[in-house]
Formats: sequence, C-alpha cells, structure tokens
Amino acid sequence: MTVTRKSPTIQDVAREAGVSTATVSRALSTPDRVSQATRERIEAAIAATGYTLNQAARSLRRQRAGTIVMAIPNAGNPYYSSILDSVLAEASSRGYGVLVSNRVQGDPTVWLRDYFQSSRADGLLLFDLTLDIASMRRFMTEHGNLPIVVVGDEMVEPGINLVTSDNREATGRAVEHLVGLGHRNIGFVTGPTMHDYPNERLLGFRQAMGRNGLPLREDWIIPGDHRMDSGYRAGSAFLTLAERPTAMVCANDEMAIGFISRVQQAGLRCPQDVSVIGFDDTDMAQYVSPPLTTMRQKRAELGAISTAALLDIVEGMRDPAKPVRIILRCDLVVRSSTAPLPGAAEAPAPRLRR
Amino acid sequence: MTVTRKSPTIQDVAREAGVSTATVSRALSTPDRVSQATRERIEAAIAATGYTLNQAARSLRRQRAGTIVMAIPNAGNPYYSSILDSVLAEASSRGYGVLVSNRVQGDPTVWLRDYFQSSRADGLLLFDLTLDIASMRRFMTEHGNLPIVVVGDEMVEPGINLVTSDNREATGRAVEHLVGLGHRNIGFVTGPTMHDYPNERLLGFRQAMGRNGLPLREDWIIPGDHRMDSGYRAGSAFLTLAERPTAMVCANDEMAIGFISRVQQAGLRCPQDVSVIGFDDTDMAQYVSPPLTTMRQKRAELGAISTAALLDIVEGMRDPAKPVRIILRCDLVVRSSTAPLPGAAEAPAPRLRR
DNA sequence: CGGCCGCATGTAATCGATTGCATTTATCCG
DNA sequence: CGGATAAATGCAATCGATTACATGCGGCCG
Repeated sequence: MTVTRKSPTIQDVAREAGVSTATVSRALSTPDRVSQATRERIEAAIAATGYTLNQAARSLRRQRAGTIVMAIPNAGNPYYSSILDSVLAEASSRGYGVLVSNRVQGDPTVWLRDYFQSSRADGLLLFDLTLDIASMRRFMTEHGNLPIVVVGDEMVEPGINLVTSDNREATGRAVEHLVGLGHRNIGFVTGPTMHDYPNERLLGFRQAMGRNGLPLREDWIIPGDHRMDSGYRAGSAFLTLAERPTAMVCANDEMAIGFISRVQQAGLRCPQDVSVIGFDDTDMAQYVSPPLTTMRQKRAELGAISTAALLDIVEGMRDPAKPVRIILRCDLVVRSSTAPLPGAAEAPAPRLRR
Repeated sequence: MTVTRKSPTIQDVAREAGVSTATVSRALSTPDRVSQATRERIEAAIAATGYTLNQAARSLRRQRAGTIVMAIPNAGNPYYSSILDSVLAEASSRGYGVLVSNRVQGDPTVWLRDYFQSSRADGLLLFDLTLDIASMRRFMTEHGNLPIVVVGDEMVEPGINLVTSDNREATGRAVEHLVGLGHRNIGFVTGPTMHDYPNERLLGFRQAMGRNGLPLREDWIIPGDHRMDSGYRAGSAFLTLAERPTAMVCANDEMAIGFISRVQQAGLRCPQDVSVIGFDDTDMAQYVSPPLTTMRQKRAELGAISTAALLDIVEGMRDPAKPVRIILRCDLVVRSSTAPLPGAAEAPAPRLRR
C-alpha cells in the first residue's frame, strides 16, 4: 500500500522501548548518561520502528541547524568543484548538510539574514572576499556569535579564521623553477586586484625577482583578471613588446592557457620560444597542449580542513580566542610548458632572434 | 555591545503591530487573508524589529523543509558546476535552500532517510542514475510522497519526472554536420554504458550512419568512459587502426579533448588530418586548441527547468498524475576541430598521406 | 541504622510558527 | 431594521525533540 505512513517519532521509540522520550533523547545525544541496558533496548526500538530524528524539531529546540553555508562567487567556475567535493564529504561525515550559496550580490547582510537569523545554518565557509567582510562579521557576532572561516584568500584583518595557500611563497618558487632552467627575463600576468591572493602572488613574484637579482621590468607585468581571455589578451600584449621575456609566470592556469593559445596562434612555440608556468593546477592543466607546468593548490585539503575547522568551532571544540590560521603549501608540478632557456647553463647568452 | 541579541520572533512582531501572532503568520503566508491596513502595520513592524522567520519552526509545523536535495555523482566534475549555478538561482529565487549531496554510494535509501525522513528536504533532483531508482521511488512514495525529478538522463521507466536533452537526435545532427563537410568514414568514442544517455548517443550515431548510408564499422566504435584519459586512450586505439576514419564523434567534450591531444602528439593535425566533434560544450571546449566543435547541452536550462518543475510539484502546483517530461534540444556549435574533408565536394578523393 | 550522594530516569516546559475553530465586525438584502 | 453571510482576526493546540528540575533507588560511611 502506498498510503503515506507517518514517520515514527521519538514517542514511538519511547513506547516501544518502555522508557520516556527524555531517555531516548539522551541515548541519542549523550549516550553515557544512559545505562547500558536501556541504551540497548532503545537501539533495538529504533531499529524496530525505523526511527530517524526530525531535524526541524531538533533545530528548533537546540537553536542550531545542523547545516553550514558555503558561499562562493561563481559555482560555474570549475575551480570550486573539487573544493565543493571535499567540503561535502567532510560535512556529511560529521552529520551536517551544506547549503551552497552562489554569487551573492549587494549588501551581504540581507542574505546572511536569510540563512542565519532564521537559524537555517550554523556557520559560514566564505570563499568570496569581494564582500564586505567587516559588516558580515558584525552581523554574525550579533546573531549568536556564528563563526566564519575564510578560505583561499589572504586577510590582513586579525582575528579571522583563515585557511589558505602560501600564494606568495609559491609564486616565488615558480620564479625559481624558471631561474633554475636558466631564465633571467621573466614576466608576469596578474590577477584581479580586488582580491588579496592575486596580489600576494604578484608580491611573491616581485620579491623572488629581487631576491634572485633579476631585472624587474614593469612593462613585463601584464594585467589580467584570472579569466582565460584575459590571458589571451595578455598574449597579445606580450607579442607587441619590443623586447620580450623568455618566460612568463601567470597568476592562474586559465590565463596561462589563454596566453599560450594566443602566442601559438602567432606562430611562437611553447616552451621553445617562451616558457609559461601557471597556478592552481586545475583539471584542465594536464590536458592542454603543451601540458602546463603549474603550482598546485591543494584544493581538496583546503575544503576539508576549512570545513573541519568550521565545525569544530560550531561545536565549541575550539577556543574562539585563538583564530584558525592554516596556510597550505603549494606543490610545483612540472609538465611541458617550461623548458631550459636555449643555450643557457654555461653562459647567460644574449637572447637569440630566431 | 557584542552581547548576543536574541532574534526577534513572530511574537515580537505581533506585539509591535498590535495584532496576534496568527495574523502575522497569515500576513506572511497568505497575505490576501489579511486586510490591507493590518498588512501594512505588520510590514512596518517587521521592518522595525528586523524579524525573519525561523525556518526550523516553520518546517516543524508545516512538515516541510523549504529545502531540496541535489544529488550528483561527482561534484568534482565541472559539467555540474553551471548546472549547480542555475539550480541554486532558481531555488533561492523561490525561497528554497539547496543541499548538495555528492557521490552517494551503496543502498540509496539509507541516505535518503537522512535527508527526507528527518524532514530536512522536500524533494530530490537526481542527476545520478547509477542508483537503484526503483527502491528510491518506493522510499519517497512511502514518506509523504516526496517528488523526484531526474535530470539529464533518459529513463525507460514510465511515470517518472524527467528533464533532459535530446541526446540521440543531437548525436545524429553531429554526424550530419560531418557528412555535410564531406566525411563518409566516421568513428565514435562511446561513454560509460551504465548510464542511459551515453547509450542514446551511441544509438543516435548508429541510426544517423544508417540513415545516411554510411559504413558502420564496429572497429571504429571505440569504448570510453567520458573521462579525458579514456579519450586519450581512444586516440591511441585510433592510431593503431589500419584504416582510419576521417572524422570522429566523441560522446563528450572531455574525451574529444583527450583524443585530440593524443593524435596531435603523434603528429596528426586536427582538423586537417581528422575532424573531431564533441558533446556538451563544456567551458573548456572553446579554449582548447583547436577550439572544439560540439553539440551544446543547455545546461543552465536543464538546471533551472528541472528545479522549477520540482518546486512546482512540491508546492502542489502540478497534477501529480501527469509526470513532467521535458526534452531540450541541443545546439550545434561549430568551431575549428571539424573541417571539410580535403578534396571532397567534387569527388570523394582517397585520403592523402601528408 | 540513618543520612547523604550520585546515577538513571521521568515530568513537563519550551523552542517559534501554523492553522482549525471560534469570535468579532462589516456588509448586504429582503 | 433584522438577520444572514462574508471577511478579518484571535485563541490555543500542535509539530517533535531537548533539557532543567524532580524523583527514586542503591550503596556507602560513620
């Protein structure tokens, strides 16, 4: 029969087990406050009735939702997909649901209100730092001191929970990879300046160039916005340079791919004519041609670690006075878009015009 | 003061507006059952107190969560990201949250239980048909007749709500695009056979080949699993063929990209030596080299339409006796990975070795 | 043996919004 | 003008789980 069978409630379990609902509830939430024997009877009753607890009722009573919000700027960007993957895995293994919130616009507090004031969610995993973080923090503090963990971006502001990558340091290692191949004339394609982490990458580039005693030419620093076609346009800009670098560091993979595709169009070869290194190691990087050398961000770890940290805070398992601050190291992944400078190794030869 | 200020409740609004909570509730849910004047007073009171309703309480009382579940096989696959995007947009515009559920394994009912029996969610958007759909339907029927909408896959089973693309027909058009370019020897790289839609694509290929009187050679039908490296391996298989097709239809873009990258490695040029057409038009397709000709699935529409349909059912705005069945047409997107067969048009010339 | 302590469990109030039913008020018609 | 009808609103029970407080029970110590 397809009659709508009502879900069993805690009452049904209590009746079945011959105890009060209070005891059943305790057996579920604080098992050590219930005697061994009763606990077993209750477990049997739960199995017999097929009971699962009603989240809405628990949330209402506990004033806690069992859900976190993951706010991302653009779910359409594949960069987030593997992060989403790991966030979901971590959250669901701890019994939490994940509400994904995409492309928030305007005043973030009106949107926070929807989720948090109405107790739909207990914490925020924030990937989008174009938002006004100060007002968000104020809002969250005023509404039950709900925690925020910022992921994947740098934050000057103190006291914020942060999980990110070592963007500056990793970009330095990208430069040094090129230096190790004999390159001295190295350019850079920047990311959008409204985020901090692309600026960190640029800073890392500048510092590494200085550290290695290399020429830092401003006309070799080409602005981009992380999208593929800005890399493509950067390629056009590169082609018009009177004197060109022999290697480029791109602030992310998409731009590196766009860049390469533009210079290939113009008949240049990568890596023979120009070495290119990207950043992130997105899924695409290994399949473009040539396969891209890049600094890998540990995206799965970013998701898992930040989620774990957020839930620890939500559950009060962490001293709120000590904000989380975790910086993951990126890994250099060498593929085929970088190669030794032709004729290097013995003497830094003058650049050849083909 | 950073003291935790309690969220205003419907009581506060009622007091402020000088009415009962019942009236406030009605003003929110069924505004036409409340007089103009009172409604305005209540709206003012809501603004004054900063009230937002407590979802947990509403869910508990209404036995409805205000949330849907989106079940996908692999959030790490960028194919889903733009769908996710549109699902989120549609759901949130109607006041619903979206819980994303990734990579369900094993018996789906134990996982359904978590979400649905505990009234965490009101409906299911199902993208993953490797699951046992019959038992899922039974479960959902037994628990308050919760609706399922299957997205992006074919379903033989009748009575199921379905939103998908015209995979078979579109693959036929892909073949005819190649035929129009003069190709007669056409191969195919298949998708994983445990889903229905890749089989539909294969079937569409076979039918179109027959319809156009073209040779259908089984050794030109190369198995793949939709992942990029299976396309790469298909490229290797292609290279070992004694006699090769002049064009390939790949069951999705990833495999087309993998395929092209493999044959390019072997020194073949695309499209001069072999034309390749993909399926889906993922974000990557336009940026690889050569930019990929492909059949575009309207992914944003898939997400938006299926979500709208699901919510219509949830809200009882649709006759449950008439299941949804929407098939979206794919669009041919011509880029540079397909080209006229050299020497075609006048006479089907024998293939040239470079 | 009496009193005290602590463990296990029960009682009942509570979280905040919804809604069936009752009540009041306004409207209309003969 | 009386009474019937409809519209607006209020009253209070309810959804299901949690938890402060109360109770009962056994054991231990002086």
